[in-house]
Amino acid sequence: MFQDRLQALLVPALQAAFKQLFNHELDGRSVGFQQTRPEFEGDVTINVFPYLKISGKGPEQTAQALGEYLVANVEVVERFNVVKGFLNIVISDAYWLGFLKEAGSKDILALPSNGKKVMVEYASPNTNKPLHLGHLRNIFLGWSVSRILEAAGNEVIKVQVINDRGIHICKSMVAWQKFGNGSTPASTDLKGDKFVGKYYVEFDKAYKKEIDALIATGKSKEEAEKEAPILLEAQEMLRKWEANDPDVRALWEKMNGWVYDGFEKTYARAGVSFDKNYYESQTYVLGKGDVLKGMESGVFYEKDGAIWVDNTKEGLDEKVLLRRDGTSVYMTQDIGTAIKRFEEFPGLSKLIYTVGNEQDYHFKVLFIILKKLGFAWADELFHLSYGMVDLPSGKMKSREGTVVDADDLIQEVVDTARAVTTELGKLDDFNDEEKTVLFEMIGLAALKYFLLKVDPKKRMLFDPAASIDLQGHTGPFIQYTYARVQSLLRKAGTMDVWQHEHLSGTALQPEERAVLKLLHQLPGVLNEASAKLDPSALANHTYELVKAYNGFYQSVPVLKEEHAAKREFRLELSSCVAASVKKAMWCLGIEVPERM
RNA sequence: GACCCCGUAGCUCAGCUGGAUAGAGCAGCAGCCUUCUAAGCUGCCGGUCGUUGGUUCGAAUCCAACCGGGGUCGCCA
Repeated sequence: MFQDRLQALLVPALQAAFKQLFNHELDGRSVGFQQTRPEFEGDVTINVFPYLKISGKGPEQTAQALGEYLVANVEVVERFNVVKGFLNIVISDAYWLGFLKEAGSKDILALPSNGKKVMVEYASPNTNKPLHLGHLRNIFLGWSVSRILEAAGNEVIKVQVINDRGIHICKSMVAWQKFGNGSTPASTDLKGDKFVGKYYVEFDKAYKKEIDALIATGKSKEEAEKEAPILLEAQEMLRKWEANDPDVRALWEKMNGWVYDGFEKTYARAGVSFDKNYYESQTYVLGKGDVLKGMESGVFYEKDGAIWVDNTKEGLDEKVLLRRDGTSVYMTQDIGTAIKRFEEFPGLSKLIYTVGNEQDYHFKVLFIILKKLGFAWADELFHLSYGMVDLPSGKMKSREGTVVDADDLIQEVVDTARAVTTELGKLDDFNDEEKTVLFEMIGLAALKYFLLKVDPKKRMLFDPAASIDLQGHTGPFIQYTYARVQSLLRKAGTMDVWQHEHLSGTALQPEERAVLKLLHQLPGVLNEASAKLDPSALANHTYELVKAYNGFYQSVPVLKEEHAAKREFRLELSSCVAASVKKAMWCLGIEVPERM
């Protein structure tokens, strides 16, 4: 990586300097470089305060001595200045030009393969309801993390677990049987997941009505909630499902089929996909045997007929793993599913669960249990925990109808992209199909970038107006810069091979240097994003890069530059920025247009 | 009640493995298109970094307490 390479030039030199100047063996890992603040001249800064005890001199003298040593002994160190305890180092133009020379010929965001296989789980919807804004944060996050890991050299397997079984879908099934009159998504022109979701709501309405009726006959609220006939019907449906009743299974297959059809459409529009789907109807039987084995080996214990795990030593609680009647809980199947995955994918080195932070405790417990069961890979499990998405009105609540539907939201941002883009009137030679593609691209960029630029761990506020904003710190702003460069490159026609030798003696402009520095840092940022599973780091840095490029574009001529070598250099710089931005956006699941 | 997360400009967020006068975007104000895409650029305005203590040469960053917001604590999923 370029950032590392520059440090690789400086660190040994610093160690040598400490040896010679202060007779001290410096630990290379302890050297901290920082960005030089823009108001001072320099590319990297070393804070010498930590070394004063070693040097036995004041901060200025220490910095001065180190600076002089570096200039004399390191080729890429051009000059330096000292401000208080800060040694600001100027790296030579030749270094930056050499960097561009190398970067220009390759994808600087393609890190070498590390031979690791990583599984990323995300989305994981229930089949009784359509996807909403919360799912979108999850889906975009999971997708982006997958892409980032891929760029960073891993082989990635993307999976989802579909919660296709349970009382929730039975409720939809009962309601459809009662009120559906044989209608289908096709006959009502509804998307399949919306159609099934509608009957889930219908169930709830009927259920509430029955509760009220029962209360009117003198039952308590609790009794009424338990005895409402429609609920009993749903519970009966679940029992029949578990008993493999052919009619119930057929209905279940049919309605879930509708839902998958709807989900597929949403995924396709959102631009995400999976390598493998797991279905809870198949995984919910897993784990029982593993728990029993753990029971035998003394990892778990029996109390009141149920099987428990004791995590009090780890600062957690006791937790049931098998009920007294021998049936599973949620944890049980998660244990089994994790084990199954490592069996199915023998080389798997990491498993990442993209799940909201309300399940922090659950995953803590899950990972401890797997560790106790003796699986070495338990250390490689990771809960990619993300914060909730709030609305300006507060939390999303399905009961209050404040849930933001995923399809509606996507449609809204695309519509806004259409309106704004049409207003700007740059699309004279686009045909209708090209326009449609562009509006999708811009709208989704706005939405995805809005959700991805925030640290995933943090709860975030979703402001609908800001999410479709196309100016400032947004996806479309980044797309715009890319399109701008493409326009430049088209106008430039075929580029001459860039000869940086011809540039010697012509100093880099500050704007050029700023862009080069940000570009230089980009691979390191990708690495960091990959290590922390945090797309926001990459999103924010790409914005910085693009902003710096726009500053360059505004004040430094490219095509109009008369000095041929400078023109070619600036075109190369532009081209390299565009390619890197495109790849960074790819890592976020955002496409960039050639024109907009 | 116990445990976990969060609290930075009017709003939304960066910065948090300690370091220079705390940065963006939006909103507001003022400029820049006969010139490579103005979805842009430049400038101004705006901050007791929740509060109080502590550690340190140095704290938005680390520690403690408190205040405020959220989450989790089921033989639910």
